[in-house]
Amino acid sequence: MAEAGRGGESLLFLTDEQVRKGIEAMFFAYRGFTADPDRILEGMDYGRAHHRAIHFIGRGPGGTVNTLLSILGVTKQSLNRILRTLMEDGLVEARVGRVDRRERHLYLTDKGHALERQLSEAQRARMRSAYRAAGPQAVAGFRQVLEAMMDPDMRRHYGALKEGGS
Amino acid sequence: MAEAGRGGESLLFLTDEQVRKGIEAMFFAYRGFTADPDRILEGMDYGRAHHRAIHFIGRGPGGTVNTLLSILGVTKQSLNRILRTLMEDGLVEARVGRVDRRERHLYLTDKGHALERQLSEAQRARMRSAYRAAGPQAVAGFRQVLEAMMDPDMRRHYGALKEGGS
DNA sequence: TTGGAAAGTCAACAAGGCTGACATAAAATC
DNA sequence: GATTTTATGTCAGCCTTGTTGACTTTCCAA
Repeated sequence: MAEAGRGGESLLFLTDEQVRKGIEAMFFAYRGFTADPDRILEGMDYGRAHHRAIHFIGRGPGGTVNTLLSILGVTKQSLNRILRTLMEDGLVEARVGRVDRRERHLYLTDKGHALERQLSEAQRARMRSAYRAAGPQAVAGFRQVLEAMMDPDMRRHYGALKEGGS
Repeated sequence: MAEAGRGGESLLFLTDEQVRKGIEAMFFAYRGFTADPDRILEGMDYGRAHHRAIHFIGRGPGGTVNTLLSILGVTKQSLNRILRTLMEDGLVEARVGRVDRRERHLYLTDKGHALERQLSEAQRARMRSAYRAAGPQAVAGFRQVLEAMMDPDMRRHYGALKEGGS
């Protein structure tokens, strides 16, 4: 951890053991990553799939069903089941497209925003505390490695989500 | 990404936007992380759960069922279903404990090792390429943030998996 | 006006989580 | 020695969330 030079000459960080530890770190960390929202959602009638839908609708309001489909990487039948319950419960609203009336544009309602905020705050609290513990340089490295690990299609979606807001 | 000082004075890396990007990076990267093994396993009768069991049995040969249970964080019924198929197919072997004969100690057979290697090589290839693209410093940061993100219980398991081998 | 894309719906199925109840063997304790 | 606890396995049933396939409706565009 300390013996790796910063030039790239030292390739100790590429040993099988180092790489395996990285794999396990991903596995264990992802569990923590989802634990807080999961806890909030259990008892409600929702699960992780609802959380993901709410997150990305909140992140890109007005996106179409197809966009969401390709971000989430599931089938429309699977997404539809989730969206239906969210719309029935008044968390998500689908507005018919103005230029192309076949499209449905998705928005969170006030109630939807409230749940989004609740879930997001729990998840952000953990992420923020991990960031704070590790420091800015570590955070930059974290993001670099994760980005390099994505499939190109996913990287496209990731990059498209505005850094500055919206 | 570039304007954060390295002391810790600059807290730009803790803005909500930065933290949200981290959350999305985790989401998209995890998909890439599991994509290659998933592809290998589809068509076989196995899934992600089998992969996880094989991975950790390979990583800590001779571990008991209970140990594996707490690493994976599932119920014994769920794990048992997976273990049974792996044993029927001759990938995993359970040996009765010598000091405590209630315990079953789990080992990969040769056949099990072969599949483990195949899955692991695919996953390590992606991880290694991400590591190489990001560099040693980024890798150190990646590991720091992930470790800080884990639940304490998981961090215990993570730390127990030997860095040097076994 | 017709083809095709976007979206919704229905049905059926599978993986892999879960709970609860119960069985067995062996260890630990009284 | 009798009882309790622990480790494991197993049966049954349920839930979420993924899948495929088939079909319909809507509506833009050639």
